[in-house]
Formats: sequence, structure tokens, C-alpha cells
Amino acid sequence: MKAKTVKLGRLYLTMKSRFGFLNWWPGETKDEIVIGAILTQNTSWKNVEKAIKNLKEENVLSISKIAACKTAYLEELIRPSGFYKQKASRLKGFASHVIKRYGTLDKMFRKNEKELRKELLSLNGIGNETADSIILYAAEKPVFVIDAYTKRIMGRVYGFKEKELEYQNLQKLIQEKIQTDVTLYKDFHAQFVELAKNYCKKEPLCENCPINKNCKYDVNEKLS
DNA sequence: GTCCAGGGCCTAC
DNA sequence: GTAGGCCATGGA
Repeated sequence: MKAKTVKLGRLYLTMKSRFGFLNWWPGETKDEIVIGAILTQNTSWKNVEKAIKNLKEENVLSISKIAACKTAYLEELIRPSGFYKQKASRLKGFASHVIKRYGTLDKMFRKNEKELRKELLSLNGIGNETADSIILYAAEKPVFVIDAYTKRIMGRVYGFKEKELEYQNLQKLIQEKIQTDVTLYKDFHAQFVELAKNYCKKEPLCENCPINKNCKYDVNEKLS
């Protein structure tokens, strides 16, 4: 890994000057953030919004309500988010675990990030990205979230290869290079998402991209 | 009609 | 330990 070419501070400020301070996860409560993190697995956020709207309207948008409701009912409510049987099962599993073992999310979140991460990863349907999204945005502890957007932008801007873009490698690199700070981690990831959604798609729309001049991506070359 | 979206699990080698 | 198949809806 060539440290000399990776200036994350500059990248962050470039994105932030375009989009402003974001520091977000689309969700009003910790429960909603966790539910959204599972529902958005390999799915566009637009579809997740439909599912969350259904849950809210039926008053099931909480860990305790999900633990208590029927699986078939949950499946119907989250159907627009795709993979709905898997996700219903994952939500039920997660919710039952929290209720049975802790009672509330807040109690579970008293663990340090390392212990919490280990526990989340042991649950069915919670992998690296979902675990880290929960830890950063709901538990508010410092782990950097790596997602498809992060990989795409880091790959294009710094020319990283697949091995360097693997989850643990990219996470380690970013965490070593920026200040360990929950607010910075949240906002940095939010900037990645905003940039990718607006400019850095699979079919490149690089012309007006705020980081265009730094980007190594060749617009004439298809991504693999 | 085809491609894609803020993953993760299981299986085979 | 890793490549490939599978899960599924809705929008472009």
C-alpha cells in the first residue's frame, strides 16, 4: 500500500465542500437505523424506504415489535426491499436476540466496539458492513463503514486493486489515516454515499464530479 | 427486456 | 480461503 498517494483529508474536504456536512444515516431512532441496515443489503435505498414506510404505518418499526410479530406478516411489510424472506428471518433473529439477551438495544450497545462487532457477526445475516453500520450509526462507536460506494470511489481515485479493496484492508487503511472520531467517520461515509449516488455510478458520470481531477478512472473503460 | 442496487450465506473445490 | 450461485423487488 503506497501511503504517499493517499491523501484522505483532501478527498474528504473536496466532497464536504460540495455536499456540506452530512453526518447522517436516514433513520430517526436507533431501532430504525438497525432495521434499515439489514434491509438495505444489496438493495437500493428507495426500495428500503417503501419497506420502512410499511413498518411505520403498521407500527412495527422497532426491535421489540419485530421480535413479537409473525414472520409471514413481517415478510409482507418488507417485501418491497427485496430478498424479503431472508431479511424477515434476519430481522426476527436479530430482534429476538436483543430482546432475549438485553431487553433493549441501548444495553447491548454498552459493549465496546470490538466485543459488539464480534457479537453482531455471530448473528445470522449480519456481515462486516451491516455490523459496522450498526456500530457506527446506531451505537455511535468509531468503526469505518466500507460499502460498495466506498470501494468504487477509493478504487477510482487511488487506483486500488481488488486485494486492496477487500473489506478489512480498506477499513484498516482508512482508519489508520484519519482521526478516530465518530462524527468524522459518519460524515466521511455519508460523503462517499452522496458522491457515488450523484456522480460515481457504474456508468460513469464524471464530467461534473467534484473529485474528477483526482480520479484515476478512465471514462472509456468499462468496470469489471 | 436488461441491468442494477449501500450483502451475506452456503457449497464445492 | 475463495469463486460462484442464490436470494427478489422496483426503477432506469
